[in-house]
Amino acid sequence: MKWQIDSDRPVYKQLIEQTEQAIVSGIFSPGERLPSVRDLAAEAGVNPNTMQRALAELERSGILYSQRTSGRFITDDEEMIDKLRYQKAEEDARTFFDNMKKLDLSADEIARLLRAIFEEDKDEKSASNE
Amino acid sequence: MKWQIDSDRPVYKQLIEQTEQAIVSGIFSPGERLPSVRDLAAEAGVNPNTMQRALAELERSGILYSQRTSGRFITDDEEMIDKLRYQKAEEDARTFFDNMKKLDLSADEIARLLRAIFEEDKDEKSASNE
DNA sequence: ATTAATGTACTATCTGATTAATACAGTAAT
DNA sequence: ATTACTGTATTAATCAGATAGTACATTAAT
Repeated sequence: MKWQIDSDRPVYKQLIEQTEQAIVSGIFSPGERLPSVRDLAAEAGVNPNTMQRALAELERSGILYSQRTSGRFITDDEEMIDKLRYQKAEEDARTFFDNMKKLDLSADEIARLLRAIFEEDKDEKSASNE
Repeated sequence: MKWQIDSDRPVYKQLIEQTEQAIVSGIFSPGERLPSVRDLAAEAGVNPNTMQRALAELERSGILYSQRTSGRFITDDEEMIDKLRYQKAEEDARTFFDNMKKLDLSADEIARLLRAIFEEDKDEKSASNE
């Protein structure tokens, strides 16, 4: 998995978010074993302590669990994962909608904007496919 | 103007964002004089230095200018303000769209989600109006 | 039994952001 | 001239987050 860490926000929070995203988007499968803390930290280019902190929080939320010496695993509970996925989508949508309200964009303007971005994305895809 | 500062991200960046938002959404009008650094800082509940830092950055971008002793003002350039408004909307929309892609939501699912939130918002409005 | 890998814990240090407390320079109003 | 308000600058202290380095206990593999 590839990590995108910037210096705008606490690194451990970015690690939490991106790990959650990797889980809900299927980059990590239910029940799958994760690389070790040290390996993950090296992969992400952060200190092992920081990665440990992020993983510990993900455990508290139940999406991960660790077995003392054999490693750390994604939960088997697929329903929990799907719930998380929808919860994140809803959160993102609400944030987006709030932002648009603050910028005084009408529903029409929002729709037009999104459509433009959607088309643009389709074009990129078809361009890279040939 | 009301400020919403949390501890998730650098305060001065939140001040920049919220000031920009206040400008593009018309809470501050073109050419209008801002309260003094000290007053704004008190209003937002932050240290004057932090507010000063945020305002200084907004000046570098041209959206504000200060007159040494008479105060600080919003730019008169309405086109610049409108450009900023659209730029922020586009940025938000792109971020939202990227998030949705990462969560593997289809265009239909995105549309359904937004519609739901939009309806919910309409309901809140009409409820508070009577 | 030994080795290597795991998660976990601890302490010290460093850095950036924030706060705090002043101070200075310019100008408008009196 | 004096007063009161501007923006601006400086220095020190504080705090959270991140890093660095090391250590320990447990278990699977050899």
